[in-house]
Amino acid sequence: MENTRNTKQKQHILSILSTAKRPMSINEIYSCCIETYPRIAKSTIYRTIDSLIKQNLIDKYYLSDNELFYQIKDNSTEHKHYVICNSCKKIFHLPNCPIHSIQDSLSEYGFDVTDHYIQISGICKECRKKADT
Amino acid sequence: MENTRNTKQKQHILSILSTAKRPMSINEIYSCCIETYPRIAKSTIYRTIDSLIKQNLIDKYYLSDNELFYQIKDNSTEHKHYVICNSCKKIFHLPNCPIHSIQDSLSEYGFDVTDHYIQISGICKECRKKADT
DNA sequence: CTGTCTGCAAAAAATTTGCAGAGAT
DNA sequence: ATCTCTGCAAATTTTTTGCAGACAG
Repeated sequence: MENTRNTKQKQHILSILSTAKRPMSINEIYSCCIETYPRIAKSTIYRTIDSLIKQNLIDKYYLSDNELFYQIKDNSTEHKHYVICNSCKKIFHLPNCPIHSIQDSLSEYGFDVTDHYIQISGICKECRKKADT
Repeated sequence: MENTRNTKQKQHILSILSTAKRPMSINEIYSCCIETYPRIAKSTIYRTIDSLIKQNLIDKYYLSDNELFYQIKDNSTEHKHYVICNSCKKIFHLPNCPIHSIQDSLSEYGFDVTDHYIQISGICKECRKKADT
């Protein structure tokens, strides 16, 4: 296993993601980065994101607008599922993982669940209020 | 609203998807198509898939290997969820949609669920047997 | 006929790779 | 000093677009 180094760029990407605490796309991360590191290359973003995923520090998700999004994986977000508001793009976390009951019934059929991904989207209270006025 | 025509290519793509009854990637669809229409262009696949989505005849999904997959939307698969075996890629349908209970509790908080997507993957019974030997 | 769809080629966009130098340990 | 990471440029891959002819209605 090769060693990994703690560069300013990697730290910065991590800090962007942990400040955001919501999934971000490659382009969003890139745009944030060039404010601090104007010479950063997009390939650096790709490579850093890859290595952070391999280190299990971030998660990759697909969101409704068909782009890949990356989210920090810290204790508070670990194995949480969220719903996303299509209007304001805010993220709301689900109190518990609804897969576990399914997992149990599937294992009765001999199917071992190793991975799952849930994406729920809709309109949040605030946005609905705004839409009504 | 523009009219849409029923070309051999479009029919063929639809028939491939309905025969498969499992999600297929652009490349898989393309490979199938060139067997019957050796001169079909990949851009035709992209454009046809787009128009089929607009016509609400197929659905777009993300599966575990990070490719977009497309699945026919017929009565038997409409609003069904499935689990996919990472090994043989077979699809198993879930008997019921686990979102409804979540949806109810979310609506108590004023969140309107408009869309959801569940992806569960793992290893099926058969593949596990094979792996054991 | 009329206008959409197709194949082809070219363009544009997204992602990956090679490399020499910078920087982390 | 060593070896990973970076920025840049180029290569590769994926997706979109323009166009002239084919074909469905």
